[in-house]
Amino acid sequence: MALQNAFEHGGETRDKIILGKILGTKPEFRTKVKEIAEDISKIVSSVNQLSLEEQKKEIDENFPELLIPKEKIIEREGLPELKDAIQGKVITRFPPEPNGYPHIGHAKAAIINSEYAKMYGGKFILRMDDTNPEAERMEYHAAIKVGLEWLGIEFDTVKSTSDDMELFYEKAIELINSGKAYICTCKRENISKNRRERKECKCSKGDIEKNNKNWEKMQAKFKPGDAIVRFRGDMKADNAVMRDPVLLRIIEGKHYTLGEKYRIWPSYDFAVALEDSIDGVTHAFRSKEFELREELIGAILDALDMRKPYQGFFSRLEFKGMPISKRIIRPLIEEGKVTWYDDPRLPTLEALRRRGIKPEAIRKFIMSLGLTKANTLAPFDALEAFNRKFVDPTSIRLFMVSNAKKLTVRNLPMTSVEISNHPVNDMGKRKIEVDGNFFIPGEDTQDIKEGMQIRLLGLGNISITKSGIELEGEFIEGEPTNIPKIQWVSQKTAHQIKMIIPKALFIGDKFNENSLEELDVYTEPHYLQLKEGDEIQFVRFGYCRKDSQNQAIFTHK
RNA sequence: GCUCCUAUAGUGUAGUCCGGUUAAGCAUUUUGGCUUCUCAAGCCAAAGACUCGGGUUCAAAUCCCGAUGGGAGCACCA
Repeated sequence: MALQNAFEHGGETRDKIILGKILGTKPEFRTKVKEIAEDISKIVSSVNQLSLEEQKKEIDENFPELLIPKEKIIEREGLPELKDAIQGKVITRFPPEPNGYPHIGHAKAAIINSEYAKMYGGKFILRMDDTNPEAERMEYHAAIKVGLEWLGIEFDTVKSTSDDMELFYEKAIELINSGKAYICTCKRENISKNRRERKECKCSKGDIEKNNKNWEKMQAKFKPGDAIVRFRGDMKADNAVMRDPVLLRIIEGKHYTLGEKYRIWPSYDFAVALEDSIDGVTHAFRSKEFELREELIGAILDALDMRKPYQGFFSRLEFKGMPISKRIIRPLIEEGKVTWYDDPRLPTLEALRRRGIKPEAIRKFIMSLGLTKANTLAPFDALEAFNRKFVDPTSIRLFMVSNAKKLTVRNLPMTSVEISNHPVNDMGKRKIEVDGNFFIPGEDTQDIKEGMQIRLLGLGNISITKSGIELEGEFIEGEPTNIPKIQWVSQKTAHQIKMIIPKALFIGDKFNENSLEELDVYTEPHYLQLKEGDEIQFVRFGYCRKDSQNQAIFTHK
């Protein structure tokens, strides 16, 4: 073993390492560390005296099996194994609130939960967490469903938390009657002051009968803010969430599906606890900011003697320079700094789609982040790298010219040319008509001098007879050699489009005024025949998504 | 302020629970080379990390204590 290690590390080994290796493989020696340490020391020093060649010879003669290359450690695919997970019995869920457009953060929660259900052949529930009538809207509900569908996430059940309103009431009464919840009629400021000071309020001391009476009053008489149902937690707890949190409160807004049917609504903690329990959720993964609620949810379920799911947590996901929160995005829209929630600079699913990001890439990307609780502020190019792998094999290659300069070629022997749509995959060819009048990229013309030869890609060699703002040249028979290769567009059929290049919205915490670059460029007429939404690679420029007949959005390099 | 979470290459992570079998694996990035009628993709190679300080141990990325950096919660939002 010493020999092998020495050989692998340039003819020198160390006794510490060898000792570790031996103890690692043969735990029975662990009691006799001192003795074998001495032996190892001797062996190691004798091995180290040998030259690399001598070591190799020794191995060849006596231990040839050591030369077999070590097999690579098999990398775990996908998410880490779950504790207490039984194949076929795992139920997970994704509970978004229909109060905004879905973004990459939603994608993470949905993907992690659904992947686990898939991994264990279990079930996956989509549950609209709609217990705040003031915030929910059908528009968002629909957008979330569209977003998930686009991501390719399938669910076995779709429901809304508000489907179970009667249950919340039933359980609330149960908690009131068992003295585990009470009705608090204190002012909001006092409640939060008492929380901070870890003091109980007088309502906490009221008897069950009074609580029941107040519960009745909550149905109609009390106004919003007059009374809440509080869980009897522990006002002295370090975890502030446990300091008698709200279970139900009065909200009179019109709910987007139930209208004005109910006026008492459960809080998040109460709703999630009960829902996960009755839905049979075995493993519930949420982002880290909910970590403190784990204890509360457990306590509520214990108080009701209901089954508890395993709760797991993962870090929030954000891209550098791309705000995720409505609080930041909304003003940008109002000020006209971004157009809408589908603006390609945003991390919403709709924006990502428009930008040309593929759902498979998002899935792979999120899986690659794992279940870490360390905050992830990923640079966008991490996603791009995944996307490129999906997009490259299927993107048609087209020529595109920006900062166009004219090139006139004499003696062109052909009137059209066929160019293949992809360098390696068979995606057919397209025919381009040529008449000697071309646009070529402005950047390329700077290096072109009179008398030199260039190659127009897929067309032929040109001898330049005049350089400058407008170039002229002459066609020359010949194979492509080591001369500058340049893409081109035929002037006669050139199609002008607007190229939108999204960049980081924020640099540091300052809005980037140059976050959207627009370029007027020429491309081939074939562009017009592509479908909206097709991914294209403009040669040497990068991957772009066709947004419309007249506009393309730059996806990434 | 109090409470909680977190810390591995430029970046994102695996490994940490159960200390040794890995002088820290993968991806991305960067750089070189091969290939190519794209500066794309593909292939090959190289570069590069355990936040710091103590402690426990024959042995610490891994366990313990402390410090520091980052994040979250302290709502009748979810």
